[in-house]
Amino acid sequence: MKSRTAVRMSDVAQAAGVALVTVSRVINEPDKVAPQTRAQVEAAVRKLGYVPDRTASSLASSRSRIVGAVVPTLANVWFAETMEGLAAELGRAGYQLMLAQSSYVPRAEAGLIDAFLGRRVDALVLTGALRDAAARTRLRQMHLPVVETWDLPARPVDMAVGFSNEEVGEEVARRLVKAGRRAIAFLGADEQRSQMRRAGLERGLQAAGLPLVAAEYVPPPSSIALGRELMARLAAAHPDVDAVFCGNDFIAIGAMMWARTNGWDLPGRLAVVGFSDLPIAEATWPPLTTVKVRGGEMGRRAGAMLLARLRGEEPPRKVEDIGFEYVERSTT
Amino acid sequence: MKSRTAVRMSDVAQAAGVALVTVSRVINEPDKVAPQTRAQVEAAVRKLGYVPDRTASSLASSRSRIVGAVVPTLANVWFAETMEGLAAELGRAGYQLMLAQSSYVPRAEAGLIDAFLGRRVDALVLTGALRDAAARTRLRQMHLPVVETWDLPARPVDMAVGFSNEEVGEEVARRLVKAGRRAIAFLGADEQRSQMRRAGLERGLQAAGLPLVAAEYVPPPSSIALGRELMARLAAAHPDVDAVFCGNDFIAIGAMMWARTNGWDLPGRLAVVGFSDLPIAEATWPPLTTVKVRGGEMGRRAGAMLLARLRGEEPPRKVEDIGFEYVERSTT
DNA sequence: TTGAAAGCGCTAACAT
DNA sequence: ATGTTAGCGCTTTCAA
Repeated sequence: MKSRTAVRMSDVAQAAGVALVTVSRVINEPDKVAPQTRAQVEAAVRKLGYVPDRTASSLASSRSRIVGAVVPTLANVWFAETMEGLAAELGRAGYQLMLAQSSYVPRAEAGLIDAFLGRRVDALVLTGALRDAAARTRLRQMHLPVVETWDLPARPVDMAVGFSNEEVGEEVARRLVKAGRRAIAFLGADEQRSQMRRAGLERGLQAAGLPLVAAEYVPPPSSIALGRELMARLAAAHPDVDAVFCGNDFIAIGAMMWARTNGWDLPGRLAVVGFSDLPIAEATWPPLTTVKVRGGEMGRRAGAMLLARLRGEEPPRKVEDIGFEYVERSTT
Repeated sequence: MKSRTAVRMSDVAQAAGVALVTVSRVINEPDKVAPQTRAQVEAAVRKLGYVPDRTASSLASSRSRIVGAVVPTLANVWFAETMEGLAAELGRAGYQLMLAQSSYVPRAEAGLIDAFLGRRVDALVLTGALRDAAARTRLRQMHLPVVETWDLPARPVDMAVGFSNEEVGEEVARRLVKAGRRAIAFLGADEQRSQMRRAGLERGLQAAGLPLVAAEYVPPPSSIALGRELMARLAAAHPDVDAVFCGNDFIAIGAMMWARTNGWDLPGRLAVVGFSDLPIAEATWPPLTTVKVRGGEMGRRAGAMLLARLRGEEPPRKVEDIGFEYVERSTT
């Protein structure tokens, strides 16, 4: 089906009356060609509507100008924003983004990475720390630029930009305890980074001599409806709970809805803290206290780190802590 | 930097004691190889950790197994969901998704499409009807499978899956008029499909003998904050307005916030209708009446249509109307 | 500054 | 069922 009539570099060369290599140079290293020759070639390119076949150039140069990224899912704004920032950054340098979703299945990741390697991607962006040991060593051996995001692995495959999910939990614990809460629970998705936040919360509470009253989970992806369910379960098992830290804002909003429906006053009877600061967190009633993470910025930084590497430079830092911000609104 | 030590097909062939083509067959058409030979080859593949170079196979076969998609931005859930569905569908058939963002700049689209063509993508997914005439004819001449989404172009480039943005507007007009509203306005982003919804609203009002009281715009991307601003502008210019149709749910939520702040009772004094049904639309207070569009399903259908085409089949329909649903909640 | 020749790693006919 | 021979459209030496 592919038109055999595609214009090739040799066609352009012929039309411009130069050798094929010269056309290649005009495209890749224009300065190395005499202005006049270049003009001829450029004219021919325009006239014929030539679009270089990057599939061929990838093979010949073994540089694809493609960056592969693995996310659990695109349907979650926070990862989508990271990809938005990443794609924007990469696009400015002529790199393309190739995307794959692990659907929160940890073992799927290695396979997706393999597919990317088969595409000869120039670099890789991962969500969270890469678990698969074989894949880790493989990537390291290849010296492929890799950025892990949304986490701060102790020993990154290569580079990382993220924040400490544990610290998020600890900070929330400190805030809630300081606000006088004593029966604190966790509601979240049963997924790696969410668990890290729970662990942090637990540790923070321990430091204050408090137990984690309960932790309820749903399999990802989470939703408002699941948040409501989790809260219902929690309230049934622990009617004395006075604060919940939710793995993300959807769950938090679900918990808030349950509270409203069941006459639990917010924040009087129950404090709710979310995570990720969705745009609507400030529009809920009452406005939701949550932890803000700059997802888009994470993507942009990841892109910048990769581009530096691809230019042959060493990025200033191999691990960037982008931090997080506890945004106190009215549910605490 | 790329390791010259990459395992090639010839290495596998040698290790398995067969010809190179045989390895290729084991990978691409396993049934055409004797079970025993196949086993040998597969063993060698595993032993050497061979990953086929798809960049080379793309060049040789002129099929890349890549689908390119252009979205205005990934940061908007609705497009992200479409991409999620698309990637999921394509992934199951071994196709990869390559993504590019037009950032709502209409003229950027043609360039992004060119970049994809240079990558020799096997198919293309676009958001909205493709405006650029040159690009349209070019794609048609190439017989490249193309799906336009989020709209129902009268003359699609190739295939389409979406809904009529005008009809959405008309339906909202009918509902609001029926509910007794008489001073109806539109708030939206200054972007193609949003304008189509406004046009539909206007036409629907005309049919009822009513004028569109006002239409206020902001440049995309829109946000809750911008929605609030728009509503402020509208209220200042037309204090008598009794209903607003918003180009999307963020704007609608912004309008609601303005109303709450300024003591406009919802839906008594003002009716608000959103568009796209964000997950939080049902969690606002009062729950937001909006128009629901199944973004993920659109992506899945687009993927299915493309895959059919790529298999050489003709999809049952070239244009699929996925419809929309007016979800009446409590702001009307 | 420009060009000629030799691949990049695979698939597509065509044998055998 | 398996193998042989030519490329796919570029980039990369190296030479002029």
